[in-house]
Amino acid sequence: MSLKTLATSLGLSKTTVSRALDGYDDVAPATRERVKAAAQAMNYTPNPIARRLSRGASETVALVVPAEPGRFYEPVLVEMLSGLGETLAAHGYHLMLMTARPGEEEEKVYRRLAVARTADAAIVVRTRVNDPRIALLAESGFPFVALGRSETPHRFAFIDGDAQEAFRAATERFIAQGHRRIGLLATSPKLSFTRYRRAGFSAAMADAALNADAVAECAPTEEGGAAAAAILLASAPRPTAILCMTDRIAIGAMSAMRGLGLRPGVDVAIIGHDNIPASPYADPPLATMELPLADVGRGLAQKAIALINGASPEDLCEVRPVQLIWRASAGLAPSDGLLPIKRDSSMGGENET
Amino acid sequence: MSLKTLATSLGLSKTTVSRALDGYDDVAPATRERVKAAAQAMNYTPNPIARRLSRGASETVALVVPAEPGRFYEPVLVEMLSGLGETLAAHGYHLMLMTARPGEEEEKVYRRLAVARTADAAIVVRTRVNDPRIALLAESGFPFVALGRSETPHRFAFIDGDAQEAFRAATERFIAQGHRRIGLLATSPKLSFTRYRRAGFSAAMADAALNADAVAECAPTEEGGAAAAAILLASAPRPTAILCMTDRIAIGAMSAMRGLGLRPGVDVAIIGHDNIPASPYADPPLATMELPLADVGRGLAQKAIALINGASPEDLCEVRPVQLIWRASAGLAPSDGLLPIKRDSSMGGENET
DNA sequence: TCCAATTGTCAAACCGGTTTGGACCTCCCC
DNA sequence: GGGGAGGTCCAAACCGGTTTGACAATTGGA
Repeated sequence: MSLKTLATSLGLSKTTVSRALDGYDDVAPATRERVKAAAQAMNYTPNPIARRLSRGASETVALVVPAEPGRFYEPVLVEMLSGLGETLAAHGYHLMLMTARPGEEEEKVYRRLAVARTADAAIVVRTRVNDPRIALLAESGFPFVALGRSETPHRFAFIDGDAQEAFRAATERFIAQGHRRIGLLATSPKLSFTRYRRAGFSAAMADAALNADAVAECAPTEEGGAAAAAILLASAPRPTAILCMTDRIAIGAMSAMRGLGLRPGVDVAIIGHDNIPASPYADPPLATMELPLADVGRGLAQKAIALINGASPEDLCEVRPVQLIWRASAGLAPSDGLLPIKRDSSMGGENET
Repeated sequence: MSLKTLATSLGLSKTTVSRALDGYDDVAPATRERVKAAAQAMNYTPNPIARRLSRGASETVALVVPAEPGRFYEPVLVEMLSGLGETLAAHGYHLMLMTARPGEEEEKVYRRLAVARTADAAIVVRTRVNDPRIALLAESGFPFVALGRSETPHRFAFIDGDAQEAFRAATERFIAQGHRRIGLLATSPKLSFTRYRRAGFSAAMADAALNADAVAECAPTEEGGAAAAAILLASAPRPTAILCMTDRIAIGAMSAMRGLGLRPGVDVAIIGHDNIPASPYADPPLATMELPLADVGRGLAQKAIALINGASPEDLCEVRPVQLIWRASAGLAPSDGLLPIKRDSSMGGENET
């Protein structure tokens, strides 16, 4: 099953057999056929590791997932994974998964990647506003594509959803529905998507001369959403609408509302982001915003391959639109021909926290 | 940065440098220190691909995920992934992810894996009652661990949850609460866990001399659960309790109940399996069964490594307990000191579908 | 008829490590 | 002083491919 075995059994040299199988045109057609038939018969497959060594490429793309000890940080990534894996495989690349806790370990993992060239390129997810991983990879010249922008001062390839615009649009829609006191359940300000989503929210509020201070930070989980929502709903004046940075947060927040005797979508409007599978089946169905992540995965793979083939990162920056998906949890919009939820909850003085 | 460079710059041979770094004891302590210092200083890391070639091992474990074109089959697997990746990394193994649609492609992927030895071992998930992947790997002598049992006639290493027992216990509890007409929302009978879970349900029903024919098959998604639950709830006599093979199915089923004006946990008791993060935050909180998947991932990694090191598969079979998590969706249990839901819905003649 | 040009093949070098089997030196003991 | 035992170190082979450069055989043109 090694090249040499095959070659001697054919009475040819390794060179000729190798070239015959690789489709070089300096091999006689008859020989090529004979070789191919023999390879097929002997069930020969070139040893990928040997090929990688001589080619000097690992034919592998690495995905480093920031993980807390016990569990991956974001199940949402799974959908992206499928598009990514598929497209990479179609181009002959393997997908290697590495986990790293943010912190010292993370830096070690990335440094090893860049130095040892375990992979030909990397995918970086959950970009942070100031991201040491991006700085490290960019400075070492290692090809990588990020899911999400970052303010790190380097030019790099990325795909990001325009959640800023989506949050602005959702906020405007809430305002149009008559809401005046609107809250935001935000993820960590270190994550770069937090900044964009918040900016969209703040911009819309500012445009309407509304106070955008009903903001609570929370962990990106149902639990985090429930806890933070409880705080937000206890504040006065109580928000009548809440935007959540993820659907999981929103699902937790709705649970908290029920616990307080408030009906999501009736007493308090709420919208999330991600359109996770459970969202349409929540009670009430959760309004949300969607960036098709499987497509994004495919795009990341394509960009990674382009980089490996020498494309320059500047040409591989892409912001994709995020679609608003209005469902019952967000109340009924004026465009639906029904009365907007009108709840002008005493917004006279809106300077207090 | 290559071994040769490092060696010549030190005035030593490749051999000595290699052995010094690998901790062989035929290197003078002074030399070893000198070499280590130089390696550190020059930021030297052995090229992993070269090492793999000469060692004849790929230091990689493959996980082949059965995927539909657009998305991974089961987001639940993500939690398992974290434990798996972590433990593998701790032992110096990489985790390679491959996707394959069940069918021709799947066989090709597995065959390539076994022949080309792209990986040292494989993890097989979503085992089927009659699983060609297991047959293929077992026959080719490739080391692998399965998540879930299979009736394929080969001895192989696996970890499985004892969902059969959990489903039996849950069914018995429903019966103790007074339910007589109990339904089951089942996944594909090809999946091996389907068979065990159903067996547990059927056994408990048989023990109570109840008719276990209120069974509907559905896709393992919220959508599938909603559709199948609608059918089950339209049957007469209507089930007063439903077991679902996954939480996602249960969440879909609860949504269908609400659509019919039925209150989950009050009019119809319901329980799922998996304890996904959204379950405690469903309305009402979803009762479920749990197998700690991150732990299972760690276990799979350990078994895979054991196999690579020569352990025999027969010694690596493990069935882990599955814990019942009773929540409001399942109604209140007698042990809670409250009245069981008593709903002896005319179970006189229970021979009809 | 003779000299290119072309075609088909191969030996050898290379990728960057690990491992084998000595070589050389020193020390110790008889 | 001879011989065995260690302690250090290294040249060379090997892992299994790819690629380079050269060689022999054939073809084509002048």
